[in-house]
Amino acid sequence: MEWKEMQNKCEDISSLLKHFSHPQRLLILCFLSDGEKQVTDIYEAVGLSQSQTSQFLKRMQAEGLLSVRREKNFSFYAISNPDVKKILKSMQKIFCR
Amino acid sequence: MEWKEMQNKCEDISSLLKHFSHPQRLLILCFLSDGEKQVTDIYEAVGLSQSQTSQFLKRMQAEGLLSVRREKNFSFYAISNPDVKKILKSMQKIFCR
DNA sequence: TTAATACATTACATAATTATAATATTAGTA
DNA sequence: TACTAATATTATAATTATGTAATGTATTAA
Repeated sequence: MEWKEMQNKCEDISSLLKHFSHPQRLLILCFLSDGEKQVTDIYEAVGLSQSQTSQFLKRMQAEGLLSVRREKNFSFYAISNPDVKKILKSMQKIFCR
Repeated sequence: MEWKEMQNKCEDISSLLKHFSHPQRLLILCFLSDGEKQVTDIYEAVGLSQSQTSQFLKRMQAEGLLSVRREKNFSFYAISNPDVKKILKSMQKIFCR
């Protein structure tokens, strides 16, 4: 790969990995890795406030990592970006054995 | 893995991945992935100022990602953390093919 | 219709990162 | 000795991220 292409890749990858660089936000992603979850379950699991969780979820959705599905007055968030899933699996391989 | 252990892992992993979440800093890591390099070569390759490059390198060294070797008045930086190498390889697999 | 639940939004304070400029150090060279 | 190259350090400004509190909205349940 040429250097210029590498630079572009690094821009993209780093902007994705930014979301992995906060402990509870990474935990959210891990928590979502076995399927969609509703907001209350998420913030209880990771130990963040409702507000901050909502803000994180919103941002990750806006940036294409997550999808939302609204049902009744619940919101179900799920990982929508296949690269996110791949990264989580890699991390698991590297750090969880 | 129990949840509590997961939380701890996420703390560690996220604090490592923070360094991957800035475009030129990630590029530095990529550049170092084929061996040690001196500072001037690094900042010319990635297009950062000398000062900022030095600061980034220092921080990554302080946090255990990199090693330095001083020879004459050159500093040679290299990746010293095996997890960093593994992560770079994973990223390459995911994003570079 | 009132209350409660689930979530979103807004505003704001604080803290951390990033960027920039200037100066310092160290080693080699004319 | 003076000069230059390579790197580090410091200070500080600008930007972005994080955390918190308060309020808003929609839906369901009493």
